[in-house]
Amino acid sequence: MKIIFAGTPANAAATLQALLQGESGLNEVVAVLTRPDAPIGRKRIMTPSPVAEVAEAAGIPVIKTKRVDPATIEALKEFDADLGVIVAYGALLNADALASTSNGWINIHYSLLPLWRGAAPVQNALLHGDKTTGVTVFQLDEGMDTGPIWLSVPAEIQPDENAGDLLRRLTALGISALMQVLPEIAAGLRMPKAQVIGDEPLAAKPTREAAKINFENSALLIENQIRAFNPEPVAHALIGEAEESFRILAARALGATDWSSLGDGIEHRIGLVAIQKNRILVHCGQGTLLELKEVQPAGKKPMAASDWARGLQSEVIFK
RNA sequence: CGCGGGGUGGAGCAGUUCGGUAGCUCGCCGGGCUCAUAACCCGGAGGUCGUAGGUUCAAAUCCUGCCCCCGCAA
Repeated sequence: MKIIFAGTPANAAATLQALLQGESGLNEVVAVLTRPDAPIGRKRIMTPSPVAEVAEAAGIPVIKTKRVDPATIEALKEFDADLGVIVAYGALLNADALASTSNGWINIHYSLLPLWRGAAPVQNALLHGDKTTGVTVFQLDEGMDTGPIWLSVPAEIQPDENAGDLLRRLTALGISALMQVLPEIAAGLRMPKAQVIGDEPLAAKPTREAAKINFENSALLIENQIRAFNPEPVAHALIGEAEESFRILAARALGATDWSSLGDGIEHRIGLVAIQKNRILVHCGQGTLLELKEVQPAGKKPMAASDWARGLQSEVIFK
């Protein structure tokens, strides 16, 4: 089949790479659609998307646009492709765009649809403490991840996994699912199965505000937040008089303590950092403790929480 | 020229205001104590203080240029 691939970030690039390596004459990527080069970092250097890099290295025609407008759709039709494959492209395709290939477009989505339809399925699964997630390959329709399903593959979420770890695993899983589905579509012997959509919440992209840690919450909730938001946008607290951002990259929730049983000398103060042997603990809501594992003070590189604590001069309370 | 923080043995920090012997908490190596230990005690190695100049009797510290890392904002 002649395939048009659409995608933007690193996991999409990995999928494209796999598609290229697995071509074997059956499938051929004839064009790639990705978002335009964007300014990256403090220096605002214009950088092509990871997908664009892979496509250009492979000598495949690349269309860079953030809107799939009529002109783009015409360009896509020129390739006379059999199927479109889309992974985290960053824009919705309308009916005309979906009709730009003879078999339409399929999407790799990183959850078990209809759960967590939307932009950020991995973050939301972790944020809500899900134990299981997976990948779904489905046929795109005009809705937000509402199309009929070709294949769902479940995956257990590991207790210490963050969003970056999980996405990497799901990307690999998505690639194998895609490889399984492509021949089926080519053969045309099977139809995808319609989703039964209930009142599942959508997986909205987390805002920076959502990444701000409130230590009034229980440690478990905060741990989920930290895992969900690493590597983006990274959970953070405020520290010191300047209220500088203090990023927490990894942490583990400990069980609740009955503080009243410990006597008068020990108090539970929300946000207080307590150093106990080589464990760095923060007092959280409902009497819980959060053990910090990896942190990043403003202006510093990420470091082990124990290293950070070694250099502390005085008591620290997070706000 | 968007705002800001930083570069000091392997790690995290102090020392810079006001120039004068390289400090703290760890790690590492060796020895001791111990049934044992991430605990404790003794000893040791390891640093051109990012870099290039300048001022000075003397620079981690003062002046100038440059390099690199990071947070915020976008």
